[in-house]
Amino acid sequence: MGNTQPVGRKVTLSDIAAGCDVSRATVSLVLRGSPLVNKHTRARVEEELRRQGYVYNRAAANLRRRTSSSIALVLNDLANPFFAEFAAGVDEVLGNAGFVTLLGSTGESTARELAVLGSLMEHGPAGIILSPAEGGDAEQILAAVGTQTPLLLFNREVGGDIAACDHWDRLFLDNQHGARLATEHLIAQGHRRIAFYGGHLSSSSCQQRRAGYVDAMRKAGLPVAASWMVECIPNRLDAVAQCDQLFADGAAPTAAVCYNDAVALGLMLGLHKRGLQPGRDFALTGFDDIAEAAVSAPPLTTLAVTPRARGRQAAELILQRLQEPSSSPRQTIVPVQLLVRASSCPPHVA
Amino acid sequence: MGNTQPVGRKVTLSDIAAGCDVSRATVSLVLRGSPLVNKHTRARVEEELRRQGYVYNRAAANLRRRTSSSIALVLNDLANPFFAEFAAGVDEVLGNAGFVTLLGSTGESTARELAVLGSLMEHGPAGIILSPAEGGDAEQILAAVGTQTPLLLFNREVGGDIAACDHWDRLFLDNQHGARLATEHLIAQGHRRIAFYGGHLSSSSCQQRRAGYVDAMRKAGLPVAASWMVECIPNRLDAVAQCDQLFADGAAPTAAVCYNDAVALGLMLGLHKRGLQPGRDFALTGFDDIAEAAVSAPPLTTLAVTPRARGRQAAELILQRLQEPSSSPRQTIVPVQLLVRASSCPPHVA
DNA sequence: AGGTAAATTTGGATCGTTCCAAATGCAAGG
DNA sequence: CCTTGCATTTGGAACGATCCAAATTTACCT
Repeated sequence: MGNTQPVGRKVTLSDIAAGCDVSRATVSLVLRGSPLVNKHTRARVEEELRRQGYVYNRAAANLRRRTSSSIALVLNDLANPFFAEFAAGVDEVLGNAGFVTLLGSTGESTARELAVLGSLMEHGPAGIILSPAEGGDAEQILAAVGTQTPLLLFNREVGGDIAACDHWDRLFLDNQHGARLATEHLIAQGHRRIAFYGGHLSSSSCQQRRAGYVDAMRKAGLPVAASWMVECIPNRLDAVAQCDQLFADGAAPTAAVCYNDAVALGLMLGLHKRGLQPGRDFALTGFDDIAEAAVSAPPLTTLAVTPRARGRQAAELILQRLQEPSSSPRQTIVPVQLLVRASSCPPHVA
Repeated sequence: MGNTQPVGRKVTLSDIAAGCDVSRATVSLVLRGSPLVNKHTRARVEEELRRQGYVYNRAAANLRRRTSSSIALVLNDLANPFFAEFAAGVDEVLGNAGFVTLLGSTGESTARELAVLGSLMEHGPAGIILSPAEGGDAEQILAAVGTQTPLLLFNREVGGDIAACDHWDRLFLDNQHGARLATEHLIAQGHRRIAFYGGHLSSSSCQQRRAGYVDAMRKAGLPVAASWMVECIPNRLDAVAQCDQLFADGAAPTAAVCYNDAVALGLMLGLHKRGLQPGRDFALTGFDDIAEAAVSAPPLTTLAVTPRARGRQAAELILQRLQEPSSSPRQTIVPVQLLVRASSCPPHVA
């Protein structure tokens, strides 16, 4: 059931109480800044606290009070700068509110996600912020976290019986609208054969982005060839590898809306390998606006999602939920902003 | 003293005990997989645990056993991909060992660092992994964490009376050797006027990298002009801003060893603004090998530090320390590897 | 059947804090 | 001097687990 470590002798309330000849209860009152204790006693106690180097044992207090001062943050991919920024935002707000962040990263494995959730639950977090791994199952997650602990779903919907989890709060990006913006931009640049490149069809964010793309294409009266919808693992490596699929048959696209920035950057490399210069011979857009997007060659047109602000927002949402545990669940969809850079050139006339 | 949240009624040991008519002690034995309990009893208890949806309260157990199952991870900049990868590596190993990661990010503020450490200490972590904020003071940190909790210092030395903290373990990159490798490489390419660009002189890693640079220059019999040592905040923005300093007087350098990749990428932009093409008119190297380095224009010659592996290593070191609390403190210096890419061209002949 | 050893089970104290009802001290008023 | 009222202080029982010594049951021998 997991490892633990003995911990050296610690100074406790009783030590302080004994040290300045008052009861434990009084020391406890001092610690919590109660107005009931006499000014003079308080000074004496505080002096003794300093003298003995007392450190508060919040676990014991939480046990007695049946409270919690931690929030679990479970991410499918911490190494992704998008989630790293998100985590920084979460921790910033939680820290200010006096909560501590219990971190869990799942490396996009649903098995590990369940294990991590189980392990974190044993520490009794007051709430959970979860960016689920791809292909996760709502009921299994629900079984792992129970119905007592509020959960905020971030970034992705989970698979399975979602109805069972309709009391979860949700914070999503406006994927569909973002992809539509990108597609409309490419159309306005003059492209007619536009692909949607990358991502897993099984992920909700990919479906939404595809939907936005299809929307825009249809609204412009443009066709969508089957070979223009290319799946790949949403990282740079596989994005390079799948590049050739775009050019497999005759009506090759002249532009692509990519699932995200990592995929777009990978596609750039793939294009180079085919002798095409992205931003001149082929136009493309990303999603996320990771730091790299501004400095790639060419700089990448993409959708800004301000992950740090999202992290702050997620933390605030979960804190609000703790305030009003029984108000109806809230779904928040945050708008994204199109950043036009050099990668989304007009079509190249050969 | 921080916020807390009430937590719903939970199923406890006693509920299970009552539910299948055994004592709390027996249930506890079952939970810990003790061989003492009868096969049949165990089955009955396990069934009841499932039935009632019991979740283990590790805080209570830790209190009684005087143990801890968490490790604090305090980082000066989570949003930096280097540290994000590091954190992912740490969490991976800690999770496998049954520990949970308490996250704290300080945003490079020493005041916040002390506050975060104080808050985390109240949760009684078994150990601490700390990448200190710049300009921190050893004695203050020591006061915040006490002498009972083992601490692993990562990446940077702290200022102040280091002697007071010589029982801390340390894990550093071989900054000096890395910078020497980069400098020697530029010299081998034919450069003679080479600058060291970026970083804060107050940070130990910057000092070490400068030392490696100076070493290599001296060994090659090359001069180091004062104007070739340019300080800047180690991010892209300030790196762009300070670029002109390199060309302030006559003997402008033809190459630069940069403090890290962010600075190098910023310098590239700055060079562009001056009409210089990095990788052709000016050579430069970075440090870290962030993802971006491989795909910048030109791709950046840099030093690979494999942050995820460092994270795993840090976690392993702290776990080892928990095994043998009193063995003598260990300082680990990990080698770095030079990755030659296009940015470190030979000198341009105009 | 009786006795002993082994296998199981169990109450009660405990970890470090908070809660609560009750006790104490103190000054003013009659 | 004795109430009364207010400001302080305080024991002891929780919280949910674990430890330990002792109690109970079961198994095995003669």
